[in-house]
Amino acid sequence: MKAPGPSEPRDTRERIMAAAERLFAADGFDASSLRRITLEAGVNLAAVNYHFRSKDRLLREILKRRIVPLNERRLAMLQDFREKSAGLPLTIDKIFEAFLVPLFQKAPPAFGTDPVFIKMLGRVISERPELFRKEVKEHFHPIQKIFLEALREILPEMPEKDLLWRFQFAVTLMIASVNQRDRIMSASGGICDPDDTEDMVSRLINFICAGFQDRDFVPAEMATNPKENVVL
Amino acid sequence: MKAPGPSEPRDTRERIMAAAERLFAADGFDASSLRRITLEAGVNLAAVNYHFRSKDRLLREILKRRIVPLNERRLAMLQDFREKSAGLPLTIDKIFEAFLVPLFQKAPPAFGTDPVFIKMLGRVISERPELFRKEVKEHFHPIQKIFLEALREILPEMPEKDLLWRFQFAVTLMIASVNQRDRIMSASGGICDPDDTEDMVSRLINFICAGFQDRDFVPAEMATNPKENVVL
DNA sequence: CAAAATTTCAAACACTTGTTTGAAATGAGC
DNA sequence: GCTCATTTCAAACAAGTGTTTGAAATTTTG
Repeated sequence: MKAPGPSEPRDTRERIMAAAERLFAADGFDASSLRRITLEAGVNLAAVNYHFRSKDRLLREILKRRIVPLNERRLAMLQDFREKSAGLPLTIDKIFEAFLVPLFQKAPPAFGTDPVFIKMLGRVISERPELFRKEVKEHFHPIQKIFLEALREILPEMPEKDLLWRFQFAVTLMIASVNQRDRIMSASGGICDPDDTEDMVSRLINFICAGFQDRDFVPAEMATNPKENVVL
Repeated sequence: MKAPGPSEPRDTRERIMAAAERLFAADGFDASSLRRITLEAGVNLAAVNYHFRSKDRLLREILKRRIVPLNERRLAMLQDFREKSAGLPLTIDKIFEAFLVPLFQKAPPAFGTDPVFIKMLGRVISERPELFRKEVKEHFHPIQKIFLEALREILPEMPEKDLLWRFQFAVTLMIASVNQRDRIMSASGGICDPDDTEDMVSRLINFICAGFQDRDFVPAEMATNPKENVVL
């Protein structure tokens, strides 16, 4: 007689989630059949529906388990930077570092984030946005709010709209960068190596911070790219 | 007796391509069945295999027809800016304007680019990268080379690796921005309106240009984001 | 150990997918 | 008019999908 709720993980659950995560990341959600997943996990086909009730819920379960520790680590990192800065305001670099770095960190197989997970995230976000709108609202929006507030502290004069747009660009680029590693590799003739994670993240943070600070909180009309030149 | 090669378009081909493009953009490649496509196009199911031989080739056909005029327009715009600048070197803004704006321009239904196409492009790139690696190599790499050379002219001292990485970020962000319009809308609480294309493209260009010029051609160690702080 | 709940497994189910088939309809050329 | 290639169409095909079933194996409990 066991508690039926969150229930015993046993080995099967674990192996299914690991295999599914790997395959979803590599081939996408639709393209990864339950038969391949269970084969790779070394378990019976029916085990997925027994342990997770459906393929959709399997995906949701994977998401939930990764997202929570990811966001915890982001907050911890932000807090850590706050303490180290000794009262001084944070820099934009630090804020985005706390936001980005945990995404790319290697983690123990079962918990925490993982490069495999974030690649999966990128794929599934564009392939099946409706499947975890709920998870995004529940877990990503609160975190986003916290980081936006941190940015707002440093950039009190930037119009809300600019702040939000630039943050959206940052998030979009962050997700897509993971997703498109292969493309980057081949498009650059092999010179850019997306597997050198540290280098890539560092460059990514620089790029984002620069874009974010562009003509800070200054009205648009005197920029290097005046509107009337954008013929559209 | 008709020429069998490129063959008469007739109406059917056109309607299939239009419907497919629309559905691929909205739901992705795998999720758009030939039955839905042909239903929406008002043609028989077998027409796809008759006119295009397979679903994959249908996609390739759509790609080919859009990409060529898109790149022509990019080059024309770049050339236009060159002529208008009267011998002066181009600005980064102008280069990226010529690179980005044609992607977002509304075009006549059959030819040219179209917001629907570029959304489709974004989706399929992440869903089925292998399906048009060939097309990317054939049509995107040459264009990329030209724009990289234009950038190189203005930034002769920037290390090759930096130039390439930043350009890859720009391309990645460009593609993903189209793909993730819905997410941007909801994540910003409705404040950012991705349907205001002109505003979005203008902001995108600003963001990219700023990121691109970040601590220009200067060795990495003295930036605002020193490497030793990126704990990874 | 025996009883009961949990987990595994092979098989089948109902359904959708892209593709093929072969006959009917349509068009053009003479 | 007839002929012949092109195009359409309903039907079927083979293969793959997520899911369900019900009995066997296993583990937990008393």
